[in-house]
Amino acid sequence: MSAPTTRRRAVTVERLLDAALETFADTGFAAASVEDICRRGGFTRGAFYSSFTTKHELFAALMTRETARDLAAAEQLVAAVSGAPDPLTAAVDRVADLLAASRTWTLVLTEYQLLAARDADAARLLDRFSAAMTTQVAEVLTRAADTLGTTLTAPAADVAQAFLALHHGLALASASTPGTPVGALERSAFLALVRGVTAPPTAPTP
Amino acid sequence: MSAPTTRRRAVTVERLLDAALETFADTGFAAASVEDICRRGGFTRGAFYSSFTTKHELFAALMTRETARDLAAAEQLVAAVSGAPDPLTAAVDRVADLLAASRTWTLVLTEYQLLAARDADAARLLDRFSAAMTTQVAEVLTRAADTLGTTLTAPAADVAQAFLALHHGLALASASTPGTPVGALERSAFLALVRGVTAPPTAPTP
DNA sequence: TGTACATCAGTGAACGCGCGTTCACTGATGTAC
DNA sequence: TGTACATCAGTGAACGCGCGTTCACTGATGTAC
Repeated sequence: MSAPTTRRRAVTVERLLDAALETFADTGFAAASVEDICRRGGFTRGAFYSSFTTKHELFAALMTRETARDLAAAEQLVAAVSGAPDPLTAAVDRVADLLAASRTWTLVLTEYQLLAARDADAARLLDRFSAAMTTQVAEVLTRAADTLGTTLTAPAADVAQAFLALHHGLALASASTPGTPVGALERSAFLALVRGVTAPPTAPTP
Repeated sequence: MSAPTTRRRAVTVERLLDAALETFADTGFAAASVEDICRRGGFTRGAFYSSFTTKHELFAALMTRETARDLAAAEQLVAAVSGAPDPLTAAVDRVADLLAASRTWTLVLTEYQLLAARDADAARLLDRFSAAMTTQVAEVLTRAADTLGTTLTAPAADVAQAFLALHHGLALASASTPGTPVGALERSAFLALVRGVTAPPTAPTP
């Protein structure tokens, strides 16, 4: 990948990534043909091979772009939560909003998790992203707890991992059984988890 | 499918399903060729087409067989938990054990969830199984809470769904980033969730 | 129990299609004067 | 600003491979006497 040579090329790559995101969500990674992706983006197959060497590389580029967006959003969230009146609930709500993103992203991320289970390169990339995401969420939780004068009874990183796993499990379940909005369920499950890992305030904040 | 005509045929079907389970876990559903599955089972492709009409049908048969096994195990679990001294913790441990099953099953179930997101027939089958599994887990939780004299502060079915989602999220994350055993994390996340949805005993049991 | 026959499970060659990948080309983008 | 040229992005035809699916066949399993 590295830096694209031309502005035109950069635009093409973006359009191909957009097309890939939708195609992978619709069809799955293995079943999606290069031609499907290119047609959706308004190109012929040659355009693809002019910017990428393989479908795997395209998927890696897609994940890099999308997860960068997620992480940026999470970073803003850290700041937003720090001053809120009820920061833990606010944090839970905001994390839920952030993650709820879309069915498309849930499907594509899951597809990449399955790929990572079979491909060492994909596993490395996913691992890096997961670690970064866990750190961000842990940061949100820690700040929220601090503001509240509450302590977490488990390591913040563990709690964050549990949150992310719970979210992904619920999102995946609802993605595959449509007509099941899990928003309310997710929110109360998150709050229950928070309740389960917080001690009451040791001393009321002044 | 229905009842197989012959004993020999039944054996062949079982061997094909075994082979499919491993092949789907290794390669994924879309990328797995009928030939891969047959070779692994020690057959040629004709054998497959003599018992199944399509790869989708094979996957459905596989899910039916595997989920029946899971449900039977869950049923035994309901009975086992009812008499335990600390039934909630026992329930959590046993549910964890039951689900921990194997990486293989996590991958194949996830593969089917993705299929269900795109295929109405698969969605129906998965929905039926998920509902049954949720019911069983809810039953375990309810009985455990009863024995303990504790009450759940949320509908048992919701709690069960959250449990299943949390487990699946953690299992998937660890399946795609190997070297990360989540056993301990899973157990404490489960217990935190339990803590978050139980009220202290209203009256100590005699 | 043993033989003769019928059924049916699994074989393996054959087919055609769609896919990933390559490559000589054309036309668009950008540069030098 | 306008023209002439060079570079490079994207085209589309071509290739060969592997896959799903079919089908005439063989040999194993089961049945009737």
